[in-house]
Amino acid sequence: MQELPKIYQASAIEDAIYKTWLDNKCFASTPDSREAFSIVIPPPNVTGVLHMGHMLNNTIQDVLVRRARMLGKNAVWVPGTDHASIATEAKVVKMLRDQGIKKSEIGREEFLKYAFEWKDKYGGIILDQLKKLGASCDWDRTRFTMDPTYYNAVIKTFVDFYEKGYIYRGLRMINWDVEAKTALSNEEVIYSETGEKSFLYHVKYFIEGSDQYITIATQRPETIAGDVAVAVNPKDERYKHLIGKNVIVPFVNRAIPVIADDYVDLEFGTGCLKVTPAHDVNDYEIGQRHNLPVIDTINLDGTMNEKAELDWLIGLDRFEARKVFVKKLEEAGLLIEKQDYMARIGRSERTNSVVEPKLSLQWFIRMKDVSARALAAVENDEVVLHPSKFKNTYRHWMENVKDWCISRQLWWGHRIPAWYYGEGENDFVVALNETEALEKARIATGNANLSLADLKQDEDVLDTWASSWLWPIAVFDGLENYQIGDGKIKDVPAELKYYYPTDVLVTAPEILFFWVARMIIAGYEYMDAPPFKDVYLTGIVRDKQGRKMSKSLGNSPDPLDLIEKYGADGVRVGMLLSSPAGNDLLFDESLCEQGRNFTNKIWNSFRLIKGWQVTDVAPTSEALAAVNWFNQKLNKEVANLNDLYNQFRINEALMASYKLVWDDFCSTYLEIIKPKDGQISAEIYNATIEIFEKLLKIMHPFVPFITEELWKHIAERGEKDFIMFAAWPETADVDQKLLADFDLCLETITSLRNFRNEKGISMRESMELSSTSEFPFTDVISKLANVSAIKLVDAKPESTLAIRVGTKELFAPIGQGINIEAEIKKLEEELAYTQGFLQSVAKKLSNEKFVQNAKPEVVEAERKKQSDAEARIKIIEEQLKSLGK
RNA sequence: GGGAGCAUAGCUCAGCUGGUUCAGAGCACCUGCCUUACAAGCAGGGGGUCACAGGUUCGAAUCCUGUUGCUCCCACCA
Repeated sequence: MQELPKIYQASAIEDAIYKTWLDNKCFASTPDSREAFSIVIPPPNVTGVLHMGHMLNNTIQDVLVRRARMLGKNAVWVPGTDHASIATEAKVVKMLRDQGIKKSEIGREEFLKYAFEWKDKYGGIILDQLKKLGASCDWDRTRFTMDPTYYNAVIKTFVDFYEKGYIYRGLRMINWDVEAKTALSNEEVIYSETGEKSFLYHVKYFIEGSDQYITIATQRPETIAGDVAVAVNPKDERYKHLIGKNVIVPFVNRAIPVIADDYVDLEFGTGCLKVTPAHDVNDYEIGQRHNLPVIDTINLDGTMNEKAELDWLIGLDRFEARKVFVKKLEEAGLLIEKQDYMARIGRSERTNSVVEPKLSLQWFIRMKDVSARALAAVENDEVVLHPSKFKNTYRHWMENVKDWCISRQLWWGHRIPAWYYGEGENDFVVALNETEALEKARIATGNANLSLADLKQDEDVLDTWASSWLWPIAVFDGLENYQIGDGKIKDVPAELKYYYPTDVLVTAPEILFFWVARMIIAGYEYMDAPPFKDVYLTGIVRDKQGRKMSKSLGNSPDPLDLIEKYGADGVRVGMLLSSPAGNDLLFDESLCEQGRNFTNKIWNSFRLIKGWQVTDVAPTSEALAAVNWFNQKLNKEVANLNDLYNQFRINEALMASYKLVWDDFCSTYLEIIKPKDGQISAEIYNATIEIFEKLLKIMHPFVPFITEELWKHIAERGEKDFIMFAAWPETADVDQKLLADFDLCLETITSLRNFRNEKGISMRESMELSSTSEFPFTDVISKLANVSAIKLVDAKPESTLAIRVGTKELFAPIGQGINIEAEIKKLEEELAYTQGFLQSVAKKLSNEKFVQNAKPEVVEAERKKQSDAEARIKIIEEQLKSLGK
């Protein structure tokens, strides 16, 4: 066994172990009679690359799945990827552009061909990276949100929702990205913290048939041609007399009314608001209230169109148009003031171009109609969020939920199954496929001769989340046999029945609404049950300075480099060491180092044990005591761990396991039983192996590789005997008395070591002590504190120094180098402190109200404090006396 | 502007319905050790008016109010 390296070499072992697991199909799961445990992975973007957030998230999932397996459950972890429409399309567009190919020139079909090629090329990378981490996913189940079956499921639910009346097509003010020429959800619009530098232009609008004017303030003079009214606050005395009159739009010379609306802020600008319904959300709403027309003067690409009427404006980009318009206003003497102004300008998350509010026909889901049960589910803990503080956030969002715009002007995604047969707004049918669409269209038009050529499918695709919200159902082929119009899934597949609801979802809080809430909605809609019982919300992985990790900052380490350097086990421990649920993790590479050191510690404890020779020597009494003690300790800690896991306190479970292995097992247990000559009794050896195996099991979810490796080496095992399927240690009653006695024993050892440290007595030098009290486990004390004997005496012998342990004391002979004066000073200080303490306790006990109101056990505890303090004072006083004081 | 949350050791955080597991853990730090498992180690130790000010109570890190400072979410005044 001497050939075992002193340092654990993770990289030499991990790949081989993972391969063995794969070769033996260890992660595969099919329904059987056991209790199911299922997790579906939050599907990463198909062309994404593993980042630290994934590392944290997937480590946690793997820990949970591995422990479930050891608990004897039939555990499955379903992996997969998300097509991530916007992100992926953006990448493909860029790739094509780099090759000099324009998306618009090659057309939809050609573009999708390129996109799928791209996906095939890069799609597997992130999943392969997860394997390096040790992720125990059932890879045969890998799903992709645009797999044919998944695609069909998405289309089916769209049609179903439409038929149920939850989906409508409506004219809405949306966020328009003029560069990508796509609608953006609110979430994809970024507002800068401080706002952006802009101007507020004060412009004269003449009152019709008068040389009087009013002054409006606007940031966007280029939209003036789209004005349909000027609004003032009805309470505004300055303008009351103008309400109902008309003003003239500059240059366009159109007369528009002055209207009163509460929306207008008296304090802001001039108190007069130009109303341009086509180009501002609030203006649009005012327009709705006052039945105003809509004049849309901006094209999809951000240039001015002919509705702007003015020749010198049409065709210009909106920002160019603004400059020109301002110049014209100046020349005409209509510009009164150009005021500096910090505006909150929305920019596209993808292209960073300024978002253009735009009226557009889009598809929406009526969220209020479908979300009631999803709101209640979290409220009444049918779905439990960890940590629970997210319940408030969730409630707030769900109570104020807005209709969800689900159409995106992209090609990469699930194409909206609507076919238009005419130019009218309502000339369309929604159907599962072309054939069905044609049938429906024939009925709708009453024209039996209608052909496919007369139909035109909607060009848009669905928002990514409108597919991933089906993830926990669709990955089990839940919607394969779904019939439209039933409201629920018919013939629920056996797999789905078995694995659904999944047990826990592990994801980031930032997608609580995008994804989690919507999955709950879909779960109730189709399965009549939530998609998961618990939601573990991780934090965001930040760098040491608290900055979010990002490519542009370059502050994100490459996870694979970390794994190479510290081993997957080390990185896993590092990720979990300091990340309670919901808290951001300030990542520091030294955490991985700590993790690696831990694996090395485990490795070396194995080396130590394996280095012993089992002979027929008799077990030592201290070793027997240690075995007893550690087994009790294990009982207690396993129960504690189970409790922590049940509460999803994963990092605390890790820390508890870490301390159990490092402090209790290595520093205490092994040091007690460690034979000086390497010869150990079979009884102790076997007990130690048994304990070591239990510890390996406890550690396995956190450090799967090293534990699997040592499992093979600590005892004779069959080829297929994997720790990943070994039974999680059982709990048993705990002998509290034994643990308390042992704690006193350990405390005594610490006191003695401390005494040696202070007095400069080497550990090599054996000490002979005496005491008036009995100590538990004196053999253990002897071994770890190098004490030759503790003689029982009636009183403190002459020329000894007392070492206090709780209310007991040990007497050590006064040797050389002991400073009597210093000892006396120390004792006096302690005496003063203890007397003060006693006083405060006595005061409490003499307070009648305390004795009356406090719980009996609390009063009892105070009495014990009092008597202990009194005893201690007596001891200190005696010690002082013995030192001639 | 609306809502939620946080503030405990140098750092990251525990501390559940007020009282012996109440001031804790890990890391960092300091001291002494290369003691034949591990220096990626061993032994020991010092660090906190629990943000501030009031209040409730016999008793407050814990409950209430206010102040200050941070964070997040939502909505976006032209």
